Amino acid sequence: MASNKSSRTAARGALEPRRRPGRERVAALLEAAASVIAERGYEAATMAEIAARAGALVGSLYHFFPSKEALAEALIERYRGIVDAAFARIDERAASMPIEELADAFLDLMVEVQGESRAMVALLDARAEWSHRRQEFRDATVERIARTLLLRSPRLAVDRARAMAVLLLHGMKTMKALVAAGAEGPVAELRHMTRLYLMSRLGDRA
Amino acid sequence: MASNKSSRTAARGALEPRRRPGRERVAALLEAAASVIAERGYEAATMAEIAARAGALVGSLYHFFPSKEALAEALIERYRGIVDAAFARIDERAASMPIEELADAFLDLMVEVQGESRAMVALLDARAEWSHRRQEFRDATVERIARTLLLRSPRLAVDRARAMAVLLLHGMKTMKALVAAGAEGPVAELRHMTRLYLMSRLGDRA
Amino acid sequence: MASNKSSRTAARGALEPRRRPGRERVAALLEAAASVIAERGYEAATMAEIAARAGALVGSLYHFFPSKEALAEALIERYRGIVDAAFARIDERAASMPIEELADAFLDLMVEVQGESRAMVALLDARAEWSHRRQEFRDATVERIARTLLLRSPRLAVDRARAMAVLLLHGMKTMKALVAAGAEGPVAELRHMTRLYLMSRLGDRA
Amino acid sequence: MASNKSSRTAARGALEPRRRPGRERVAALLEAAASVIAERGYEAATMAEIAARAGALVGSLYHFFPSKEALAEALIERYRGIVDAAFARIDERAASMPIEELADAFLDLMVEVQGESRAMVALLDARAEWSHRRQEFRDATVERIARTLLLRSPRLAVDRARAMAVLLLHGMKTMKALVAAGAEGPVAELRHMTRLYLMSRLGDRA
DNA sequence: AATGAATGAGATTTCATTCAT
DNA sequence: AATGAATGAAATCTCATTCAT
Repeated sequence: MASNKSSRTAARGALEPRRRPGRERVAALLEAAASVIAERGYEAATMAEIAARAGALVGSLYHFFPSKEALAEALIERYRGIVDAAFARIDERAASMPIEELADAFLDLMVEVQGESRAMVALLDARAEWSHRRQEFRDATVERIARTLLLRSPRLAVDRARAMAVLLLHGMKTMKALVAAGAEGPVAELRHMTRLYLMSRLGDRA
Repeated sequence: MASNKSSRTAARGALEPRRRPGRERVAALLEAAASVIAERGYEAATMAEIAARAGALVGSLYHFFPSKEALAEALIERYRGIVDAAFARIDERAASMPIEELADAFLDLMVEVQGESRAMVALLDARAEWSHRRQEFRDATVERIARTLLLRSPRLAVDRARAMAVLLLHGMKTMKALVAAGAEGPVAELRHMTRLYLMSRLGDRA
Repeated sequence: MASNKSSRTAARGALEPRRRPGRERVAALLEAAASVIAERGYEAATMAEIAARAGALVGSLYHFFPSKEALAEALIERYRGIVDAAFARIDERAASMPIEELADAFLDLMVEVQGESRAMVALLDARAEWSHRRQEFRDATVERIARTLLLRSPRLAVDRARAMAVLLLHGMKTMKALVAAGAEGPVAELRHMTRLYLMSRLGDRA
Repeated sequence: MASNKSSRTAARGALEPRRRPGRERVAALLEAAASVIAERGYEAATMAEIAARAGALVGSLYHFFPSKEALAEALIERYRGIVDAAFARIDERAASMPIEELADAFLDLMVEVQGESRAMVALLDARAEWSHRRQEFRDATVERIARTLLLRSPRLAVDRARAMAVLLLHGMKTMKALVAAGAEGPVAELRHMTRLYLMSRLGDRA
């Protein structure tokens, strides 16, 4: 009986495994999901391939993640943690850092979380209308960037900080794409542009 | 991702009809394709929906475009023309224009071609591994932007111009997305950043 | 790309075939659907088996009926016609018929439409919460029965006629089940009970 | 309908736990099974949901009931007891009761066992080809009804009593459905019809 | 006794493409 | 040129049951 549209299970989120083998399995599944989604994009990634890459069967994948959406959300949750940690590291030095370094710190963030970030961008780019959660993640990330900006320049208007954050997030995604494509020239230009921009907005004389 | 059978015919490009009724049909089909792809993205757009929106049937669609990819190529061809024309208009005034205006001219280009540009971005964003032609289109667009830059600042190194063009193309796509989302604050920031950047690179003291 | 939950096509009803081969195919598919659903019930009937029994492939089945629900609705539409016709035949003679015959006419109606009726009962019995249309069909059938009752006994209160119709519909389904099970004794009892009941409610001395 | 592997264990019936905690667990599981089956029907009820509703896990469920069918049988066993007791209560007064009251007693039986009866009907309705045991239950219930009829009217032919019992069982299920739907008019009609019928068959002049 | 992860066949649905008419 | 039916592989998701711990 595979018809149940109004499924009972599909509504809940990811299952939290109680035993060790389960936790390992879940880790492997998330790893596999990240890599397949990074390679193919969210839409084109198939549950079968994800399961196979984790050495599991679809049934197992669905045991822990009741839908493809739930899997994406679990990944996003993980990214949220990673991103928060990365910004926390920037925050520690944000007040004392030269603006040029701050610009680089933003751009390099995506490169640092290397293995993860391609899937993260893929998820970030997936159409907003398909998932509330993805939109939330984008919003939360923007808010997180704005927080760092305000930490560095408390006099900044909050709206301005948010607008800048939106732009910087785009810049970070661009960075990711350029690095992935091995485009060194454009990467250097992006660094230059971002520095100019931040200096103009955060610089002491601005 | 359906069966992808033998595909003998799929190699040839789009058919160019000689007679009027045919040309009108083709125009309607392209229009429909642009609108469906804009709404759903290239992958998610289905040939059936495209045909339906043009008041035609799949058979008709395949009569003129032997494959989905061929249809995309025809659209791209059309965009190539549109983009060329738009840059030609910029070129006319590029030499005499203040740099700030040039920056705006770039960013507004995507907004001007409004109806077309969403599908255009969808096509532009397609992953390289999925389509040679789409990659070509991106490259050609980059080249076109670089040409305009060189026209304005003949002393610019060609490599530098290309790197800048890549970045500007990203900026134009960002602009499109921000305008579509109605994000006025970020749009203003993007204009500011792009001006700073172009002034730094094309300014007389650069 | 099989994911599209919010499908575009699944919303519409059954497709009306334009060409003869299509019409024949659709007839065969409906025939097959009726027979499989009759055998297994709606839930347990699979689209694959229905298609196979019509000598078609699932794809073909979905070409004409965009979902299992749509297929069920098409069958119901057909039954609506059959039931209406059967009641129309009863109506012609209802005024002049002895009440005993009227009772038999009701009960035999399900037996007459033999080939169809098992699937019809299966559909009628499918849980109401699963389909608005199935509920509608049941309501319409009740209304149809009530109409015949009122034709025979115009002095009957409408509410009473409806309540009786609900009961008679249950009786007709019981009849179908008993005939299918070959239970002759109970069939005779059902006829007796239904006659008593109708005589009591419609009889001139009632 | 899943894999149905080798099923070595599925042949044995339900395990009867000797210790208290086990008995409580079993009671909770049966309770849960009844409620889920009542809500969704036998086919659509899943072992996982039944277990979850009892605060248990599938493993636990399978510990006591080696298969879904065994679970159904255990429920049926319980219903057999309930039904027997209910008829025993009727039997006590059957000889002296007016026929009208007897008719009501039959019909109200399903309403009295309220909480249980929905799952019971679901189990009673299962198709013969799907389950031997469920068929047996129906037969036993028919036999039980016939016994009560014979108690009341010893002169009744046994075959006639059985045929009547089949019909009365249908009537009881109809009653259940009508009460659940809150259809008061039809309930009154059903009472009327059943009284007429029993008076005709059991009445002193019959 | 209890747990909960694993299994895998099978269900519904989608869609690019072909082809006879 | 146009039509629209046919194809069938592939995707997502379900679930009864098993079994190591």
